[in-house]
Amino acid sequence: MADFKAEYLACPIRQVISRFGDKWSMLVLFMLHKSDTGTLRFNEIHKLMSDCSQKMLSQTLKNLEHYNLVHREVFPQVPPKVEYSLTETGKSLMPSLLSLVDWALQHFDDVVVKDIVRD
Amino acid sequence: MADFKAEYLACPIRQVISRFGDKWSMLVLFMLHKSDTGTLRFNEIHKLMSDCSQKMLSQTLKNLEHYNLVHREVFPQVPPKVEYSLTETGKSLMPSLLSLVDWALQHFDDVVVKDIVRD
DNA sequence: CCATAATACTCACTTTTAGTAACCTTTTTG
DNA sequence: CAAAAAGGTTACTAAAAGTGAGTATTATGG
Repeated sequence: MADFKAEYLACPIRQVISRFGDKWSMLVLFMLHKSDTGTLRFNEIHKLMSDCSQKMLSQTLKNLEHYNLVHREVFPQVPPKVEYSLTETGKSLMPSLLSLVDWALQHFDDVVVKDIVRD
Repeated sequence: MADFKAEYLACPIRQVISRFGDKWSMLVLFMLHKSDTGTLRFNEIHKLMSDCSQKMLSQTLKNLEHYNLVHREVFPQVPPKVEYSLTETGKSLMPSLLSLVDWALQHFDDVVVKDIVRD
């Protein structure tokens, strides 16, 4: 039983979900991926994801930086400039993430439309 | 601006995350996928995911049923028997989900191990 | 020369969501 | 006659997320 628990707690999908399975992380990664230059500034991301508060965006970026999916570069200017980009590890996640996006596109009608229509 | 907002709100990855990007949904789908028979009973899932409360498991299963990813079959017995399985839509999500699991396995060390060691 | 703007945040507070532990139902078993 | 079994629900508490205002520094406009 204890062995099972240890195995379960180490379950990779559980580990991933507990770290990046929140409301905003994947979306930030996706936005950075879609960016032409590969980089985005704080307020650019915020404009792209207008329903994510500054506070949550800040927390999300910190978290992604901590887990080495996102690189943060500060330019010592006034007003400040901070650029975010995907790390190599972050880039390596993209095929899987895009696969999920494809699924979402293909099954949008099955799953999502009824809710949107209801609004 | 309003146009952008509409497009953003319809963004498929956003739609998917808002519905199945919670703490337990993907894990339930994965457990049903791994099951030999393709079906699991409520308490079987609960034993497999012992840190998910009955309440949250119940909510998660209802949600997954609502979005047609999971099928719920009640057998009129006492004590009751309820079997859960993936629908065709649910099954169609598995390749993408498994791709994410693969990534998690490959990058476990990069991302996760430092946290586990810290505990 | 004082107000405003720009950027990338943080802080205090409220609301929403998740977690905990107890309870419910019916019937069989000890 | 009490306990167990399955699949939940309910009331309560804790944690997380959302909201709106505020912070720092410097340049620009009137």
